[in-house]
Amino acid sequence: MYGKQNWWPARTKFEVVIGAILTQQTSWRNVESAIRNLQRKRLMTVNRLADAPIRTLQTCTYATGFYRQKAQRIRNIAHHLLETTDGNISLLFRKPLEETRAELLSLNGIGKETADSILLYAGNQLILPVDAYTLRVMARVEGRKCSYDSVQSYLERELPRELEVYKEFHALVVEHCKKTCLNVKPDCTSCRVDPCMYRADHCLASDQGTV
DNA sequence: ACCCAGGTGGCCC
DNA sequence: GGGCCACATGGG
Repeated sequence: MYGKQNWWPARTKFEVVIGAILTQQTSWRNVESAIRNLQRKRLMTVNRLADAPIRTLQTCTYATGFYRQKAQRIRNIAHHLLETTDGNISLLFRKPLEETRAELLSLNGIGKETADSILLYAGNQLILPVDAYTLRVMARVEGRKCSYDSVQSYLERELPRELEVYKEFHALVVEHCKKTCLNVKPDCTSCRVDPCMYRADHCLASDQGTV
């Protein structure tokens, strides 16, 4: 229905990291303006961002909301990358996936979804990010709330273990939910997708209750 | 005047 | 390990 999404929409790996922070609980439209602001000021590099005045970063990221937190966090992350990889982002992913994930999770402002998005889209690591949309859809399927870890392990077990599949799957869940709003309003009539597609009772039958 | 957006961290029990 | 809250602007 939606075609190839070609995620993540970013020019560089570093831009993936910054975008992942800025899009937290924030529409991508607003993130785009913030990214443009940073680019215009030539701050979209590890070195330049690490040196930038916090006030400048706040101005650039203002439209994304939580701008005080986010300005501080992207600056901290730039500092970390500067110290650990000398600004060469690719070096962030030289370690085993689990070690890199733990390193990312230790940074303020990077939780599971952000860490996994960075690993997949910037590091080309085979790991599937689970966002709020995915959790809601799976909760609809299951009839109860689902945890990040359980949904992730379920989907990674069922999906083909291919980078492109993971990248497109996550992108398509987001694209689909944005277009339909079905995940938010169960009885939404303006959506073009049959709500029944979320009620398939066979989807997780083989999952033995882990989701 | 609401509700929601490609979450996270801190606190509580 | 789960529930609640602050963080904050912009669009519908």
